[in-house]
Amino acid sequence: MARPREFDEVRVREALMKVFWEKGYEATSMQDLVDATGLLKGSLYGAFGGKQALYMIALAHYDQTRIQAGIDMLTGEGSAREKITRLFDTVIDAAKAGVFAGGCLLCNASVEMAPVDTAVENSVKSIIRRFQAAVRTAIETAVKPSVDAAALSGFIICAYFGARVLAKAGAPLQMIVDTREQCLKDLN
Amino acid sequence: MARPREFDEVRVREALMKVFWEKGYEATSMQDLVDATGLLKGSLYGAFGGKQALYMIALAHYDQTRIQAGIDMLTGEGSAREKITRLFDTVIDAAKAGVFAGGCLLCNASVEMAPVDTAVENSVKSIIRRFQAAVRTAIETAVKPSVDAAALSGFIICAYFGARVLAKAGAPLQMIVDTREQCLKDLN
DNA sequence: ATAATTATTGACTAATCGGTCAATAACATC
DNA sequence: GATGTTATTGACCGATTAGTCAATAATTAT
Repeated sequence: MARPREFDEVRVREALMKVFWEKGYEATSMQDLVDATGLLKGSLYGAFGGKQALYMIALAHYDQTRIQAGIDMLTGEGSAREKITRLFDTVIDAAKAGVFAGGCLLCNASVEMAPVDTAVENSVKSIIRRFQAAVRTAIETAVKPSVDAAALSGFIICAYFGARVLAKAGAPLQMIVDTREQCLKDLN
Repeated sequence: MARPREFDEVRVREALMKVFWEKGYEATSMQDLVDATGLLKGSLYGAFGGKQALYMIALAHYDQTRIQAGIDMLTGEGSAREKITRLFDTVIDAAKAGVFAGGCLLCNASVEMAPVDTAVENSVKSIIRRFQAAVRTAIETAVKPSVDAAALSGFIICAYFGARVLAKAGAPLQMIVDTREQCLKDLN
């Protein structure tokens, strides 16, 4: 009993995400989001809310697609070594391709928004928790019972975040390769 | 044979640095810098240049003070284990104090500015190189000859950056403690 | 068909953005 | 003390910012 929306909501969420992913929150203007989504400003406000709300939607979409894909990989088939290798190779491959400068939106949000926006902070912390749990699941059957899988998973997440930052800074990829290899050693 | 500057240049650099450190580049306005330095806009432009130039000055000042202090610690007295412990405890202590939300300006610059500003990228890469070299110097006498100190230092830098991001996100400090302990184990 | 409801549209706002500039002030040199 | 040079000042600029809103359009329920 009302006028239906004319846009594909998933497509809009994807477009919002890509802009915030690549440019960050502050460097993104509403006009950027208008251009990327094809919706007019009034529609964006009417359907989703203001800039902060759009950012939250973008972050949630990143979680549901990219992060979840990583978690699925970690909890799916394969050995722990294969999974950790893939985790870091994702970073290396993205850096090698080099076209998209976004890095990891979760990492970007951690640095830019989490310290100044409690909603983002809570979301980021929750995603990190799930991410770490997936790493733990991936490794805990592979490591000796004497090693603390929870601690090791926290360490691997930390190394992963560091790799994302180094890659974004344009640091030598060898550093990320070295990090990957060290993490693999630490699985023994 | 001209009017002398009325401000203490070091104090101004310190003030500029603190604003960019805490807020990032985009979220900082020229007015913020005017308020923090006590100089008027025209003076800032006249003495240093525009916003981007001010950011470069802030980054250089961070390098000359905070980063250099870390490098001095790493290349000074003490065992490798003590130095690596201190490196991560700096992050943990800053997070525990919790008043200043800046994290690490080098890390922030890597995420926000390096991908979109080649001057920042070059500066960041250069600082990372020096930082890694200091870590290498700190560890290479401590590790067995069979381990690659260069690779291990790259890995430790990576873990350090990750720790900075996790701390800024408000993630459990236990993750950083776990990372510290794992790095110490890897020294053996 | 009419009414009710919601989506789309684009003009509009006040505030802020980074940056400029002419006037004035303070110094060193002569 | 006059001159040359640079620093300081604050008003000013056009552009852009996030956000609003009344008018119009498109749909469903009656």
